[in-house]
Amino acid sequence: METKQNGPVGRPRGFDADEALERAMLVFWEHGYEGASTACLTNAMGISTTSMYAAFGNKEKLFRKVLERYTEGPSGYLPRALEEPTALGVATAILAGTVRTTTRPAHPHGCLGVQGALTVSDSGREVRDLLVAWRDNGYSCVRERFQRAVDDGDLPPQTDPGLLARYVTTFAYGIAVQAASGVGRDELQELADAALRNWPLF
Amino acid sequence: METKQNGPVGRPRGFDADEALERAMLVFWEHGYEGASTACLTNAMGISTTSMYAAFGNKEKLFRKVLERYTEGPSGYLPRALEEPTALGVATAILAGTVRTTTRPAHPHGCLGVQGALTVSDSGREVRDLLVAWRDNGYSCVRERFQRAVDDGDLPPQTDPGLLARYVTTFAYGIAVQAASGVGRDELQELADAALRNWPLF
DNA sequence: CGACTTCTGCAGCGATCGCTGCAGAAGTCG
DNA sequence: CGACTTCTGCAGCGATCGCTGCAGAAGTCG
Repeated sequence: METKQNGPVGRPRGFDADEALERAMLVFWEHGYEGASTACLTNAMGISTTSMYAAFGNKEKLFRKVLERYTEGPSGYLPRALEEPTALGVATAILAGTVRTTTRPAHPHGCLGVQGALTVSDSGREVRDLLVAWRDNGYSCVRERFQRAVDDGDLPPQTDPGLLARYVTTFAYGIAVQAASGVGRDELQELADAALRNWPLF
Repeated sequence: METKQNGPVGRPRGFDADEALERAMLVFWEHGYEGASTACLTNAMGISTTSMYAAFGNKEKLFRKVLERYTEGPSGYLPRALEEPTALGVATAILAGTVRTTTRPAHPHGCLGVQGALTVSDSGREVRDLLVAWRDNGYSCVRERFQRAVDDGDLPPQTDPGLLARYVTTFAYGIAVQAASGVGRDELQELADAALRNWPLF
């Protein structure tokens, strides 16, 4: 005989953790890890600091959760781009995705993975390193995709996949900085188009 | 009859303001405006907080002084690059200067003008805007230089100088982010070379 | 119902933030 | 010398930082 056993024990949460995480993401995105105070975060999340700490652990763990969300949400264009059939298609999709994500009207401008913790105080070093690793992971995925394109004959055999991946990611970071500075979407997309003319580049 | 009148009145400073400014620059460069606490700054400068405030006013004014120093020092390659005889020479010198300055061994990696205040808390907005204006000024100088190159016939008449200037500055910002992430000088210089192949680009 | 578990609101922790008042040191000037 | 000016060291300001203890609220379970 099974007893009814739906909800978890204890007092249920008075807020939607997913929605709260989304709002925290927007705050970290705009102000960066250290520029976003716990007061600013919890205020935007609509919960007390106690609830935030009970649900997410601490500020750094909250940021890690936010980064996961960002990776699968706003930054989800990257894995999709890698599935494009040609290397040029991959590069085009990456830059177009970067432009769109870094200049979305109702969102903070720029890229969380770049501006989230580019410089930090001593106490923020781990988060800075986390984003360094995040960017490095993105670079590696692109490089491996271009390596495959070389192997498949899609790119000329003398192509250096690492160099080409550096080119695309460097340009994406530059676009992110421009977007954070207020440069408009149309101009950046025009720029992205121009950056990929003369393909294969080198 | 003139009386001897060399030194200024009052107790003389017990430190070299120029040397102190240089050390403050390195701290802001590495940690950013908000990541560099007054304690961290004055400790590096080798003076008390009182002396720092007496000499420079406050933290924001200190940063402005530091930015001036950075502009004339580490970032001095930009005005020199603009004096190159050809547009390609200008672009080449800008990217080479960026690579060198953002990867200097005994200096913080990256660019103060980019990572100094890309994201800030509410109280840092003015400094963020200052760096946005700083980057925008750099862009404008490059655009005007390329416009001149078009007028002189050095660049094809259909060239968009603004777009080309965006290309170069965007790439420079991207290099700055890569350098801040630990990517090495040689790889970035190779990348800069590759970015300017196929000149005129578009 | 009572036992148990988890979440919430309040109130406040110690540490650090940028910054300053004040007395005295250290110089120039007449 | 004494009057004056500026800089320095000490000590500490109010505000904010990230974070937590604790009592009670609000649910499940038998």
